[in-house]
Amino acid sequence: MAEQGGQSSELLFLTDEQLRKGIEAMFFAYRGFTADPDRILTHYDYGRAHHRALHFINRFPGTTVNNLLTILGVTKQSLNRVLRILVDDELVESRVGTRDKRERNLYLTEKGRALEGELSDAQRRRMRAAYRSVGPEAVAGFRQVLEAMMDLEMRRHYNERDLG
Amino acid sequence: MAEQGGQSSELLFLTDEQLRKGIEAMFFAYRGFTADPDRILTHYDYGRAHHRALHFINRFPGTTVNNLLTILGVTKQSLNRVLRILVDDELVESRVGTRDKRERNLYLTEKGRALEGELSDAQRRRMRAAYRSVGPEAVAGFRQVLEAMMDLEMRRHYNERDLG
DNA sequence: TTGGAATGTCAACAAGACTGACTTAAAATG
DNA sequence: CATTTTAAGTCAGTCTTGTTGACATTCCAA
Repeated sequence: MAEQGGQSSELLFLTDEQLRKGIEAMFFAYRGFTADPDRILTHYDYGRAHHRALHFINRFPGTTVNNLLTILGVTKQSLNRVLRILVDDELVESRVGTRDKRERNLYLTEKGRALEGELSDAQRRRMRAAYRSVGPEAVAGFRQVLEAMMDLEMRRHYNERDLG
Repeated sequence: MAEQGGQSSELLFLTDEQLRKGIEAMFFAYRGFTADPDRILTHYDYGRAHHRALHFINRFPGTTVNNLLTILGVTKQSLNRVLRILVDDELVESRVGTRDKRERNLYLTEKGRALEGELSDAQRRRMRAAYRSVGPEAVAGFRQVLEAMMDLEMRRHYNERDLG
């Protein structure tokens, strides 16, 4: 393949080969990304679904079940099974809504915050090491590409500010 | 938090807040990353596991079952279920090894290449749009961070060249 | 007061992972 | 040559996490 109109050298990062590398990078990196929390979770007999619920309840204290559903992208039956366990084990507190009593507002308990902290510490440790090794400019690019890869609705959640 | 010794401004990208954003970016982006192939796969009654097998058999034609196992990070029972279906459906061909007759070398058939192409086209389309919207420098950073997040063994596979 | 929305629950099911035990064939090793 | 190890495949059973569909309860709002 020869250069055509001098554009090739600028667009080399859009070749199928480069895209394939990006795809495989996502696959292998996501494995690393989840590996540390997964290891911890097995000690407590929880799974990745419990971690995700803990993360976003911590992130948005007082969030409703419905809101959590759209963020996590699962059915209410699936989420409910996970939430029931977390409430029974006293990691999550489910309070009847004040404005609308049909809603449930979700909060982490002391115990819940402890486990969430342990999990996100482990996950942050790996991310911090990666960030540190490549520097701030690379990190900025990383975040830009990921945001551009999200579905529109997820980008909304991604840029949402705290409720509290 | 005031600056300490003028270092804070250089290390702001390592704060817990920035790391949390990175973690959520990975979560939401991975959903987008898998969404398009997943949609296609349901038409064929296949799942993400079939996609992964097709991808890496296409990537490394003639690869052995054992090699595929370590790349995918699953048990042979799990992979075998998927491979059996792909071989029965004539998407994958399993040839007895020439040097070592215990091994099986895996290849995509014409039909297998067709499906793999359809899936990776869809996945590349999203990645290409993301890449294009942020430019080559951001893409380079993206790849650097992802590689730094991988487990060591996965980094080896990530950088492996074609077998030929 | 009636309709619809938010939540929760029950049952059944499927994909995709796991462990453990076992067979077959072939290669490697003593 | 006999033994051990390796590669692949299989059978059986389990677990997590997702799915549908049906249904009850609560309660806000038209």
